[in-house]
Amino acid sequence: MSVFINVILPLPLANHFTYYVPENLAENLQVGMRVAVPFGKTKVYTGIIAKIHQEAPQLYEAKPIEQILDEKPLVTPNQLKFWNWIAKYYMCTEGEVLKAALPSAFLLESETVIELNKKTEIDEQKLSDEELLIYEALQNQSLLKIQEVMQILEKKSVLPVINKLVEKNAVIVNQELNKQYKPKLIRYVKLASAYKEEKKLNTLLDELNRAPKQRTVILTLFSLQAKIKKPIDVKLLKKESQASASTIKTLIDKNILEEYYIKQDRVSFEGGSEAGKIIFNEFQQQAFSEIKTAFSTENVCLLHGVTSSGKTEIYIKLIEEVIQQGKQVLYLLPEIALTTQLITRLQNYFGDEVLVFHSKYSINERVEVYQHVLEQTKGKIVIGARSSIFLPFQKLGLIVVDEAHESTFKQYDPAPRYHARDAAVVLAAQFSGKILLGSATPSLESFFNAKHHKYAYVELSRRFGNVLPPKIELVDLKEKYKKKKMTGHFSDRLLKAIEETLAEGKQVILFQNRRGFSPILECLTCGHSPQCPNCDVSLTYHKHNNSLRCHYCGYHIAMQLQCMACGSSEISTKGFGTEQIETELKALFPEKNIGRMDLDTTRGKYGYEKIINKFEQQAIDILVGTQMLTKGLDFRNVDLVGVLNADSLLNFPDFRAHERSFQLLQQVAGRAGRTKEQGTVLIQTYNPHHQILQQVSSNAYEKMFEEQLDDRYNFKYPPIYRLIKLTLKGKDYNLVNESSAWLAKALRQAFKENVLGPEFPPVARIRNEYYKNIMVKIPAKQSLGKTKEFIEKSLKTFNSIAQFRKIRVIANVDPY
DNA sequence: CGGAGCTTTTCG
DNA sequence: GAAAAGCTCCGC
Repeated sequence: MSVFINVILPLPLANHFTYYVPENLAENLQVGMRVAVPFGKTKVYTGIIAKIHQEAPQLYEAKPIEQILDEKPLVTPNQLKFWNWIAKYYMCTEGEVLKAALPSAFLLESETVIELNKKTEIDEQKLSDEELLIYEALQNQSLLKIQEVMQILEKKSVLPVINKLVEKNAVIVNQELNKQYKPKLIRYVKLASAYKEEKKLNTLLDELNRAPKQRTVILTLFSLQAKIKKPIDVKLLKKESQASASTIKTLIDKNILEEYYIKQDRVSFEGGSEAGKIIFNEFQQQAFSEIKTAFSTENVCLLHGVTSSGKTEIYIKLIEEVIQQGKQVLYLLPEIALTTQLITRLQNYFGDEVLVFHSKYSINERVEVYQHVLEQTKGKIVIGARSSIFLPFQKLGLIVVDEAHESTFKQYDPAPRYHARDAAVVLAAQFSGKILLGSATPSLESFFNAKHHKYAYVELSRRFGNVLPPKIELVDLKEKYKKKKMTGHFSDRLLKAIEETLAEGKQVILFQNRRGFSPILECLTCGHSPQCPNCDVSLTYHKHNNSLRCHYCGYHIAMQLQCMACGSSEISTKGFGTEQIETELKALFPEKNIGRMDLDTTRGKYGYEKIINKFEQQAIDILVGTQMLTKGLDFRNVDLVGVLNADSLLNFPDFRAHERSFQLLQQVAGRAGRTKEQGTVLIQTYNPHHQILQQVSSNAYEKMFEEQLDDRYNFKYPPIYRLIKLTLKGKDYNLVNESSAWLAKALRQAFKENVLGPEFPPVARIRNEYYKNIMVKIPAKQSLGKTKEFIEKSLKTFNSIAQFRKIRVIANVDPY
């Protein structure tokens, strides 16, 4: 009987694809294995088997698969179920989920490349100009991708040119499989077995008397073996014997040493597990038992604990209990909160059981984490960023979502546009596991769910060691400017506080929610500021390379000294960022060390850690940074936190702006005075009477919640209503307008006044494409499934209109 | 009439 | 999403 399989391909296609499995391959076939399948005339993709059956398709003849890539399933049935939920809920395809869920090294795909045909001599005279260009490029570079050929020729249709080159026997076309996983191999050496006998060994050493360097290597190898009694790797031998690589190579070539390779784990953790005992204070103890009681009847629990109340200890205790039952634990954190501080703490407690998974890991490291989780060989505890919800858990007992209010848990682009916190709730339910959402400032959604008894709720309101909450003071910028009490962006109040804090030997953190230096350039004569030619934004000034850049498309030009519109040389900068604050500080406190932490200074795998370590060791007195310094960092010696301008946060055009400002400012404030003394927080603002700032300074979370919820109720926003945002984009301005108007009208027939827009977003053009948004608001009693069905139906009709097909529509469920 | 450049369709 | 097929336009 013939065997067929339905395959999920890593493409934005709604269907599964059916393939025929030749008899010799059909034997050990299981759902969840990877297969290499031909797709289209030339391409080969890696897909996942979703179903095995015997029904030959009626309408076409199934192609045979090329290869089975696994001996055991790489994807568990639970994962397939989870992918299906994500695809349905977030309105994307399972293929898109697959692409996000598997480390890319698992998804080999063929790419057409061309290379020189070395067998024939080519008369360059016979090549056309374009052909010659490619031919010459291949002299320097052995392989060219189609994309690269396009760049060289500066045009799109390159296939005819390539075909001509093939005809003339100048090049050959190949399918290259890229991104293959390679285990990390370490080179080891041992003495060849021929010299095991002592007699032979002595002869050897005598022989080597005339080659003293080689002799030293052999002797060092012996002493190392005696000392560590483990295989000796070449790197160590080289270092200890101070020999050159060629000396060792000679010994290997002479068959005196034998080399061999051992696969090394990239994700192993060095260092002992010094399980320091955790001692709870009475409040932690109480919260802990409340959580346990809650978990006996409920699956989701919200832990509302103020900063430095000791939430982490509670997590660790819970994790410990779960892994003792032999179950796995997932500890989810926003990317920027995944700090070494926290990881080392967990590793010191749980040792080798902790695995880390985040975006700065290489594709090979991710493969190893994936395999460990799948085979449960190691790592009962995974600590990771949002994409770690896709790991192949077998027995997931608990998920901890720390900083659960963070909006970065929502993936924005590309699809699947999932929210890791919400998806984690579903994931935990699949395993009948428990999930704990921890936050100092819960999102309105989570707190609302807790109030309505959808989630259990536990509060932890006392700071650890009874540290007093910081004193928060608002500084009125309007008044300070009027009275000429400002030096640059600093009020006299803030400057005095900085001086005092530094004089006491304490450290200062300054928060400015914008990176770069004086973002926008503005002409004082005509008011013109340089714009990006491809996007509707002003270019921002970057001091380090003296250039003007577009954040959206990467376009950049040199800094202008004269206005591009009127030629005036009176140009000033508008707005200010971390870089400018840093410069001002250096002038104000020349003898102090000033550090800066933002996207620009934390590039690279360890960029972030370097700055933090320096600050911890007090090599930095004042640290200026963006919101990345608000997350989960524990600095003991910080006494003062300054916010340079709170208004840019509050004035953000988004219905969550107020909630987010409150959360951010509370988090920033939490960095001050984490030990015995009471810290100070100074917030500079033009609106000291703004209700959110008042609530921040009086720590009034509940009041903020009630007020914001009122607003959300009045204006029909989450958590009262649900949202689906549809974004249309296209190169033709009029067509974007026309098509979005059509779609909005179609949706209004079903949802009436609950359709907003179409509206241009704040940046209406990016990379020469126009954008327009339509928002669908869904009342609590309206079925989410039915709503999505109707939207899908409308989109289908939309796509059947020929002229609209050039427009791409992106659906974003629960947008942030 | 044929090639170039763009749009539409298909992929199992 | 990528490549092939289909379609239109333009120059000869």
